[in-house]
Amino acid sequence: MISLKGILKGEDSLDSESLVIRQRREKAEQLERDNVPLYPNGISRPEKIEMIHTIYDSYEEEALKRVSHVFSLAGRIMTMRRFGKAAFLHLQDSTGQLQVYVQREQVGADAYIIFKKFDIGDLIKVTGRLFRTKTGELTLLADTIGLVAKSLRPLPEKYHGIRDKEIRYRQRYVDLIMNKEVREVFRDRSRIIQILRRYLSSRDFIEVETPMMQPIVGGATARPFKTHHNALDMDLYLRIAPELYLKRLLVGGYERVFELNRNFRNEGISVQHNPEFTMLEFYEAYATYKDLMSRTEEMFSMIADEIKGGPVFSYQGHVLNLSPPWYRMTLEEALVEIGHIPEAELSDRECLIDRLRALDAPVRGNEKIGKFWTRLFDLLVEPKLIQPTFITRYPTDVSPLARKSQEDSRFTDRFELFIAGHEIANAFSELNDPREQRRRFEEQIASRGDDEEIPPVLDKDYIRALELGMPPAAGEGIGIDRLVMLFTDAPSIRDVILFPQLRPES
RNA sequence: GGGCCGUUAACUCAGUUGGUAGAGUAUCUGCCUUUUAAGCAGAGAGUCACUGGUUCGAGUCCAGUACGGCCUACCA
Repeated sequence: MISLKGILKGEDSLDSESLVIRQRREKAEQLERDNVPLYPNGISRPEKIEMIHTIYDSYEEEALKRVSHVFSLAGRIMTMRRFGKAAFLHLQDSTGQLQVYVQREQVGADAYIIFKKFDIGDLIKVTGRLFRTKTGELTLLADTIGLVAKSLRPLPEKYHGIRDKEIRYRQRYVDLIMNKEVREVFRDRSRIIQILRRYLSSRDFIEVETPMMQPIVGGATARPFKTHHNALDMDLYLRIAPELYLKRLLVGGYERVFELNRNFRNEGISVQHNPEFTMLEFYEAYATYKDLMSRTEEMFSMIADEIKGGPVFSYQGHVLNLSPPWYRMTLEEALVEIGHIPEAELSDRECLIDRLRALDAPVRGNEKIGKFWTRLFDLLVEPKLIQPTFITRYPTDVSPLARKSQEDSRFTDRFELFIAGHEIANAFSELNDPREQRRRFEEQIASRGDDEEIPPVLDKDYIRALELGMPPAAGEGIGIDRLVMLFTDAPSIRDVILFPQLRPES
């Protein structure tokens, strides 16, 4: 019977209740009437399917017969082939799948009647011994079988699985149940983050947490999300970068700090951009941007070894080689050699504007020359930087927090790292002269367009901190999502973020 | 923000020139104790994304809206 209560309450508002769901509900209610708890508590921790494969995949039938151990497993029914008095099913736990053979004779008539009410998608527990079927598949012959949690919704089709990207992103739980590769991507993401934490911690970096809600937007240029604190009656911004807080900690005396957490930018969404994204920022006193190049090579090599088994692997059809040392090139060299811009034009504003306009890039005309360079770089060079490449010598006017180069004050001691046409990291020797930092901030505010989204406020407290003296240091930011894309061969940032931002369902 | 494409059963997809809505999987019933995209027989299942228009008649043609995808723009 259909639950009258359910209809009256208008339950299941996510979906018009389909026949399949109604039937499952009825079956569940039937089980409940037969005193089978649908969501029992106190299930003892099961053994892992992966362990069974690791040990017993190589066992022949005769060897398996001598294994007296009774295994206890739990997981989700992924497929089922029923006969009259027996059935085969595949059980999936977090580590893998194993076939289970349920015979009425073996589990008993009463248990088998209950088992007949089980569906694909249900979470169950089984105990039993291993054997091999006629076709040689390692299989557990069930002695007992019981319900762990009833599934009231059907799973997607067993053969084609789930393809609709909208469902995959919105209902990631379904995507994860159905797609092993997706489960592996997020496992790799976790491993990559662990490798980075391990690397930094073992080199005496301490992990810190600085404000995500900031009264003044700083550390990068981007539109922030705005919120309001009621009790303090003040506007706050979700951070676009933790940089200025982390450097306050260098002033405070920590010489190596890092933060690995979310930033928020109120900009467009694309295959490379999500409004909230994960950034690793680390700062090291008595180091320069050159030291950070080595660190970056070292960290990425560790990840490549552990995730890919070595420095050579492919990403979206490109064969990448992360063996150090990586290419190094100044921004000017890249523009001339890869962007094919004649060197003489690099200092000619009009020529650069013409080139940008020819590429359909919007130009206001009053930008700093460095801005023209980076725009041209983004259009002409970045997509061509497939192998890991450090681009150095960024103009001072586009690097307001970076230290000027000793040889030439028009440039900073800074690099950006590009791999597979993506910007992966940005690093520089830190500007620690409070007088110059104030001038750069003032300059930045003065030249800022009339973008009302970005409040033109000078962070006086940061200047005050620098005035106490910050040791010479270098810092780096690494976009974790893009890094994970690289090592999981993911074409879109949505494939490496569990719950990417989407419009609400209508 | 702009362009292109998509939206049909729970899932994967067909749907002819505009003429009563289709398949496979899944589900339900029956048979079936070594199957594995099990098999056999039968059954049920749809607001064709939504709104409007053209038409005797619209899943199909037109317009708009919503959501998604890809490209593009914005984005140190």
